[in-house]
Amino acid sequence: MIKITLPDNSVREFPKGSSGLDIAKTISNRLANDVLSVSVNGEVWDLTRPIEADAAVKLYTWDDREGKETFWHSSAHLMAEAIEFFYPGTRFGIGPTVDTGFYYDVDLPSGYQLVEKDLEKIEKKMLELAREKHDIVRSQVSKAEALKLFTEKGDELKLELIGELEDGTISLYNQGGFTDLCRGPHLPNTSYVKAVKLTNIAGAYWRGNEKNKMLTRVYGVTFPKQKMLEEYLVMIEEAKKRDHRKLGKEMELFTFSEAVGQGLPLWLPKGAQLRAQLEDFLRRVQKKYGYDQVITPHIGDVQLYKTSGHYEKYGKDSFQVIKTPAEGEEYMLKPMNCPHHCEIYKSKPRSYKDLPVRMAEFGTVYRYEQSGELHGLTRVRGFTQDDAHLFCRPDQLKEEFKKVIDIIFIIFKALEFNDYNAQISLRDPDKPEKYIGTAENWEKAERAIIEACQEKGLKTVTELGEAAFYGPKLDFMIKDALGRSWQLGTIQVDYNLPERFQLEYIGADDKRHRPVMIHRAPFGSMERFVAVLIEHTAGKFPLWLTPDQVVVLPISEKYNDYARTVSNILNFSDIRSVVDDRNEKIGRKIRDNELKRIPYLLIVGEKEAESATVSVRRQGEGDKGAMTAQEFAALVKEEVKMQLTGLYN
RNA sequence: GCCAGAGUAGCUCAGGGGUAGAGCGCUUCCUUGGUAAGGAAGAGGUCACGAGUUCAAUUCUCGUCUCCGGCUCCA
Repeated sequence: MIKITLPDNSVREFPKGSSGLDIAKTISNRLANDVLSVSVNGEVWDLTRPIEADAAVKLYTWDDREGKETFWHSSAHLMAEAIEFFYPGTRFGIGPTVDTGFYYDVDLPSGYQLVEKDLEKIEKKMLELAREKHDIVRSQVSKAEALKLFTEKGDELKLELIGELEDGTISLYNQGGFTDLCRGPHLPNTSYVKAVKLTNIAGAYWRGNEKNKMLTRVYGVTFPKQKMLEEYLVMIEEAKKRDHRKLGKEMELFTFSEAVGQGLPLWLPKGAQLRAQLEDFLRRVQKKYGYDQVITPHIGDVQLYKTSGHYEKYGKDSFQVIKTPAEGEEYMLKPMNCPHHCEIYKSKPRSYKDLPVRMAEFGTVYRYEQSGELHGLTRVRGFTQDDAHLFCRPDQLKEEFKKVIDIIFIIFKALEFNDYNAQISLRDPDKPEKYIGTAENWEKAERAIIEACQEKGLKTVTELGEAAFYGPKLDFMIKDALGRSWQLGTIQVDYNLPERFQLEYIGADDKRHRPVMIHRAPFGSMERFVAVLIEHTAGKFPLWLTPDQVVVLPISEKYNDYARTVSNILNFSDIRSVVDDRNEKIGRKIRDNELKRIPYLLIVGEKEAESATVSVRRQGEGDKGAMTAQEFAALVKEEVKMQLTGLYN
């Protein structure tokens, strides 16, 4: 007998060689039906794999990430089997799970190509294979055996993978006629898969390297119940409705023009209003935190970027240098604001008493992003950073860093971004050539970030090799409507630029010292932030932020003048209002303006004109009764005040 | 930049070798209304751009541009 410890710390005895499934059966039939995989001493195993010694065991179902992963991983194999059925000789790369589903990278026999309409037949075949209820069987093999098997299959991709594995750690999984190299774990058999949707086909470089062959990546998702697939598809449709590119057009916030150029957004009046509102908000927050606004030009002498190191790193992939009529004179569109801010720092001698110096600028920068990478407002070639650079003494670094985290918290709170990830990006220790600066400075900078996050109690994940080339950073990532992650706020510690620009301050000891620099952009960029904000709110911006706060709807054209009077009163009190004076019935005006997501609708007709009032209707809520324009203005101002209370006042 | 798909009216889309259609929007007229779509008439298109095939191309072929889904990249 072996002792099995369950998550509630209860210990039960089972015969040696019992499996996770055996354990589940003793708990309940329901659990035995639902369980998908099992963790044995922290390692996720197949449900049917015998447990030979005492162990801590946890059973995973669809509700656990581990359970879903097992399910989707087996689904990837099922898809591979179906693809092999239609295209014998296909070579298989890797087939991992992703956030929603799985993919498999495949290399079809020459002459074959997968197109969208092939997916349907593969889906059908997958369901057919699933219904046949093939057991999924694990076997442990030697490296030589594995190499032999895949040499016979002619699958060079798998051979390359096996070549890198250690002998004795190699396992295969077989189901029906299909065998794949795989660490597992997997479902007991294929019949668990009840619903299949192959979502799209894309190209992907073998092993993520653009020098390698392009494989065909097939994405899919599967479910244990047909109903779950239906719900998932509805969810995707709903998400598409929130897409900022769609809503941006619909709400007339921004547009693009081929004549202007790729990735160069044009902000329409309402979008510009929204942006101005966001900038104003951030300016106030930053003022409270002791920042000074500066303004710098959109271009700079090439030498400036040679000093900063950006020219060497990105020069050939940037918008190219701007020549002037003068011989040898060269400028660049600025790809970032830091070099300009360093020059402002240098414009006069600084004392230790002056530090920290906090310089903020809504700085527009231009980066020649790869054409295939451009995406709505989230990835563009000309954008405005809510940038600031803090120059501080080494002893002030951590405190300053923590204050920047506070600012980001304020912003996320104001806009109700509760679901974000914080990521610490460090250098890749194996690739020192990718970075500038001394190991010692990197060490100091990385430690400062890690400690500041700990002291703020911020839950973070750490990624090696994701740092900027001049320093480590802390990024805040938010997901868009379709679950794609975008980096918003970023904070970076930099010991390198101060050195390159020879920045100094005079210390209490009357000697010259080098300040430390913090780069930070809580929004990331105005463009990306607005994009994520649109998807987050589905276009229903909070009252304080939304471009049109109020629309006045005259009942008939006879009351247009009164409506304009009301609107003027509101605009005079700093409330953004418009009048819908179209020759339409009131029902129509209400409908159209509700759909435009304007928070307050004021209906004015004979009654209101006579009593000098407005009938208030709140978007999505309906009639709120009558009051004077002044009373309504006070109500709006109070609501705005409530929304912003404690954020910067 | 790479792989795959797409581009028809301001928007959403249908059509298809004989130079185009719907709904919404827009303009004008009728209507002057009370809390989610009143009625009528009208304007608006080099069918992304450039070549080729053809008696004839918006339709077929090739190229270019842009957009979409991924990959790579992201100071």
